[in-house]
Amino acid sequence: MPTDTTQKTSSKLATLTPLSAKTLVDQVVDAIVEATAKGIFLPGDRIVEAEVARSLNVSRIPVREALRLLESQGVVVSERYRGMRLMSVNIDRLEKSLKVRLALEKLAGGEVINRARVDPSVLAPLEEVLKRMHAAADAGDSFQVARLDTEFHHCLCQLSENDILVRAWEPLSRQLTIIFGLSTLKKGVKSIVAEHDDVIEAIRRGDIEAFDRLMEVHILDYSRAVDYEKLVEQLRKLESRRKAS
Amino acid sequence: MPTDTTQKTSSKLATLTPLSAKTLVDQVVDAIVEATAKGIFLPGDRIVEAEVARSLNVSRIPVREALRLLESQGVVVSERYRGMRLMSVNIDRLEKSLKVRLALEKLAGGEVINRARVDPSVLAPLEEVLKRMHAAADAGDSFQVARLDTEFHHCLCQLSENDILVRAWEPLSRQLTIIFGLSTLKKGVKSIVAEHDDVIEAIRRGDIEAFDRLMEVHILDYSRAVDYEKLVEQLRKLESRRKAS
DNA sequence: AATCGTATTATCGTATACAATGTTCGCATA
DNA sequence: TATGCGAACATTGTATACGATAATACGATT
Repeated sequence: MPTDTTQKTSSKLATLTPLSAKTLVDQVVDAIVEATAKGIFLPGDRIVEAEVARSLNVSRIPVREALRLLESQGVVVSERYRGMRLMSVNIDRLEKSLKVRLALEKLAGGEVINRARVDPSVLAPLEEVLKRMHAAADAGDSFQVARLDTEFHHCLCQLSENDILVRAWEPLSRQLTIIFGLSTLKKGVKSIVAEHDDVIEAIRRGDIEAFDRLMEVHILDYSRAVDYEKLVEQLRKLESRRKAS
Repeated sequence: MPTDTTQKTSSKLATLTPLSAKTLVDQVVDAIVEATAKGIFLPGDRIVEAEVARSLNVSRIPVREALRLLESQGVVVSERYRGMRLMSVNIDRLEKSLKVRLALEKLAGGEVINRARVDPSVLAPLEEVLKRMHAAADAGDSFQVARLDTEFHHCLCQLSENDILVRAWEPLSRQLTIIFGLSTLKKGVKSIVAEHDDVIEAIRRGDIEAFDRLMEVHILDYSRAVDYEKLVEQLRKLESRRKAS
């Protein structure tokens, strides 16, 4: 086998990327999520298996499995013989998601604080993300800031070293990505970055109370920070544009 | 539309079962979960699509989708071209699950307490479950007590009226079902039932602090209540018995 | 005898095809 | 004109079939 030779040469194996070999299903999942983030699919839209399959040049099977996976994560809802549709967005649902997310991240934060007390260097990944966030904010790249915002919280969960927590968190994150995909925030990027600074500072100090308090503001305020009217307006605009075609 | 007429007549619609019309996939999911609970599949076992399909008299497609759903819930893990295997059990994983579950149920409890303050009758479903639990304990049916235990906590989550919370909770419950499927608890059924009495009492009083404290003991103690050695022994016994056949 | 290469087999990944069901539109009728 | 019925269509649900990959067993070579 030719692969043998390549494997023999790999003395610094640890640094190599884990050789994705992603299955089609995963790719389809990513494609759908990306499409939702870009507003190609809008909340409440029907998602037709055959259409997706055609546009991705795959058969319906991987698409079906991808959709079923997303269904189990609450991203799409299915009704027998009536197809899947992207979850609908409303402020009520948003707040519920944020509450659950807050509960999980509080748990994660507690664990991370405990770990950081023993060895502060475990916070390095968080600080790295934050550094990039500052850079993005300085460059005025608000899209990138939003991406790094998500990554910051994801990182926090991962640092808790509780993979089950991470697994529970990820679907919520995906849902929020969809909700926030098109939304513009009232809050400026600077205040968002500053909030993260405060959060990591609380972790460094090992101040659980302050951490919880900050997170409550930081997360739950999202629902108030969203410019909801602008979002709805934007949705309508996209919808009418599509009707024209 | 014919549905109009049915909807008109439905004054007591709420009591009707939601007309399942379950898809094959759901049935397969249930079958697999049940099999795991009964110990037909043991943690770490491989689950071969074709085998399951044959024994359920369906094609592989529904089985695949069912397995993928379970994968997204952490019940099985898949490796490309190497099939799925039931998640492995260890005390570490158990404690992680319980921590996450505790965080979610604390959140749920807070919401329920708030609702109960306004209208105590919302607790009726919980009390109903508890009543049945008492009956089962009196009858010495420990299996039924375990089932109702799960139902109690599920009910608590549902009463929070946060469906996203419920959706995050359910996979954890499934995992624990598998872990506890064969395990015998050191704790007697009576003390388990008594703990639930205490919990609901705290909710009635609206005492969030007491609720949190009780739940911490009630949930996290599980990992200590499990007779782990006995569990391992039982697993070995089942394994050797299977080898014989 | 041990190790490597190769063929076989078991199993998964995907595609195509058909069956079952819901939706929609047109038509007849009151 | 409004309502009820039915057929054509669209879409999902499931089955069968084939290709791709990894695990395994066996023989060749050192």
